[in-house]
Amino acid sequence: MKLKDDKKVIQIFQAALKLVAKKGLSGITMGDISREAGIATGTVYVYFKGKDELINALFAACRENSVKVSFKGYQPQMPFKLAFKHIWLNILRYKLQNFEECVFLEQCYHSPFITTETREKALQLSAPFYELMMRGQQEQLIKSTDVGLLLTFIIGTINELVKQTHYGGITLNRSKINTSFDLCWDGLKA
Amino acid sequence: MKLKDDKKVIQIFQAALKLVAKKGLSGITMGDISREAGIATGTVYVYFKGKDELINALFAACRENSVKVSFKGYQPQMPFKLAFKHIWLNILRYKLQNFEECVFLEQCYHSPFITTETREKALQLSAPFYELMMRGQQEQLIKSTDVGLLLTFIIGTINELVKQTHYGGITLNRSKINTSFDLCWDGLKA
Amino acid sequence: MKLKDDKKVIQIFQAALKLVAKKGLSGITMGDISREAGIATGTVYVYFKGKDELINALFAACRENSVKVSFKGYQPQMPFKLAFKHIWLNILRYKLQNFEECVFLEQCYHSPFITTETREKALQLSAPFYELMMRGQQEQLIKSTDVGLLLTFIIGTINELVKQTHYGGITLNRSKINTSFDLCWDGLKA
Amino acid sequence: MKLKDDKKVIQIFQAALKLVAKKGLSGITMGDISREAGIATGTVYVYFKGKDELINALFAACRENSVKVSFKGYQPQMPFKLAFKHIWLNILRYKLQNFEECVFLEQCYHSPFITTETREKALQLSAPFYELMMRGQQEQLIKSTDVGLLLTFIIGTINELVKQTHYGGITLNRSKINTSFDLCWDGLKA
DNA sequence: GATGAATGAGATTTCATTCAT
DNA sequence: TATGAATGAAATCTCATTCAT
Repeated sequence: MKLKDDKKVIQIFQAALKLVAKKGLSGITMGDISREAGIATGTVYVYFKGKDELINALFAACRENSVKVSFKGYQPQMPFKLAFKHIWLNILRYKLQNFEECVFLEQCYHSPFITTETREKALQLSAPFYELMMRGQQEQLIKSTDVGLLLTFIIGTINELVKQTHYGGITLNRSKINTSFDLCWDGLKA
Repeated sequence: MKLKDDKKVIQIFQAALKLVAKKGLSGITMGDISREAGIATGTVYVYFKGKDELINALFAACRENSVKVSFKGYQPQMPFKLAFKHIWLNILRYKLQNFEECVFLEQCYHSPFITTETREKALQLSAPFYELMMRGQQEQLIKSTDVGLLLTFIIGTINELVKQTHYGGITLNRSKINTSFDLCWDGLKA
Repeated sequence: MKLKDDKKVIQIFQAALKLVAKKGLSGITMGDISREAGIATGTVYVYFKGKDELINALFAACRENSVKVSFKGYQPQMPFKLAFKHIWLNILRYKLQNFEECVFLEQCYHSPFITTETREKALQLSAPFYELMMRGQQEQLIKSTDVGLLLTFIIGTINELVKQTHYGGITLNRSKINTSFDLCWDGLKA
Repeated sequence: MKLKDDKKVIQIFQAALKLVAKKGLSGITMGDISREAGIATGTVYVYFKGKDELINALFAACRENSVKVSFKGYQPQMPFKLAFKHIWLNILRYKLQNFEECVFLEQCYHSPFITTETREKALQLSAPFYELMMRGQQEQLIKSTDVGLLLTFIIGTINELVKQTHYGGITLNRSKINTSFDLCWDGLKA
């Protein structure tokens, strides 16, 4: 990926995200992406060696962004439940506001585009979440079971909530958000 | 006279599921499917008008199957928590054992293949789950909040658990299954 | 071509003619023909070795029929102009009433289906027309020029008339038919 | 930057015409056309959305060309018979020299390719011919009957003449051309 | 003989990528 | 670098023909 024009990379990424959310990973072509991005097909190849590289780069960027956003404003000295809710809301907000990224990440999971290398790098980014949960366990506020299980539980909850919200199954408001958090917290708490 | 062979449809479905799980919805071709199913490419078109129709039909079949299996062995006279756990385990077992179907359903959601008609039919199949939750609320065993929210919570939990299990993040055993159920139930209970 | 069921051959021929008139020679398939004929695809192959043979057989049948019909009621002792008009009307009537056959014959002319053998046999059937024109020349009623040229002139006239009639460019009636004949006769007469 | 090349369209058209004349409309494939045109199959799709569009565009182009050529050198102040013969010869020459176009136009008439829209546009191009005949009628040189009928007579004559010439039934020379014109004119004249 | 499902070669079309400008 | 026409391999789909019943 050359660095001639960062704006173009962003245009390409946004075009790809928009199209994947609309038509799925299986439904997009390089032509679609370039058209949506407002540039020529050939130009995409100036920035990415090919479709695979583009998808992998976008996957990595989304993954990174999602983690960064999740911990925004997190202060380790905050009481645990407050900190947890802060992050929980960060994640929820991120997923709602960047739904396209979430869809993309999910679609990528089973695609032949993502290399194992990309996949592993993504996994490593989960470390801060593990640490957070372990802190909660040390403070005996949440169940002392397998941390992976707990994280799975939390993420699954949020994911489905976001999905249902976007597909109109649920209309979120402040009250429902709090209820959802309570469902999650009541499940977790020791 | 040769008659249309129901077994062929099943062969085609299974081939498609296997390939989607392995290579993603974007990675399968009609050629792949027919080869995997052990029939000629043209034969697939005897049973389905085209790729779209095939995918939609498979989607509907999977969706139907998942609901049918979930309620297997459910007796309305069972005490609620028992009944709920029975179904919860049914769903978990189904998703673990038919992971390919789950991946397929998920991949389809954002694909250009699934028509709104198919999507709506799928939605209607959720009715029994809504009824179950409402029973739990009437018996004042679970939180009296939006049922859609509760279902979302439950399904999200299971989905992520299955996903993590399959990708090696988690190695499930009886104890972890029970823990996961407890996380879910503790969240739900009134 | 086996002789098990003459009715089937006729059904197949009529189906083919109807479809060629509607969709052109390039637009018909063996499947279309059998469906239109109300029989199974495989059955067509009981009567014809393949598509080529079917088309060639139909071509020959149409060609033969057209000649036979043209001379119906022709009495050599009739005065020439009367005889000529009789045949001219026969041809016109035939082409109007069997428009599908005409379209078919015309479409076949440039198709790769018709073998040179079939083509030559068709040519031989023109002999009676040549003889008729030569009689007119002997009686010094029509121009004594190349007979092929005269026939070409006559047939071309009728063909285009039929075509225009069928495509709505012209609405034929007795008066217009007579006018058309006059155009032709005035051109021919010595 | 490479720009769309008008020459390519012409190459494609010529390739298609050549092949239709040789193998009929039913015998040509996009592959054949691109090969004959000396370009890649995919390139044809840069210029035409599909086979249908290609055929329709070629049909329109031929139709337009035929009319334009017919009136080449026509001066309204020429005496009618001279003008008429001039145009008659133009048409004959055009059809002889562009036999491929004629075959193509004829084959298209009953094909499923030509849309009604294309067909109607073609019809409108006949207007100048109608005007010419009406002039002849006003000058009382030709029969005052339905103009459509007269045109049909003229075109039919030429068409069949060209066809027979190409299929070896007739070997044209200056004398035969004049004879043919006389056949036509004697038929028309008042 | 009649049927229509099955076949696979071949047709149409798409699309990632290259290349000339 | 930017462009978009050109490419051709591969995908989707069609269809003449065969074959099992």
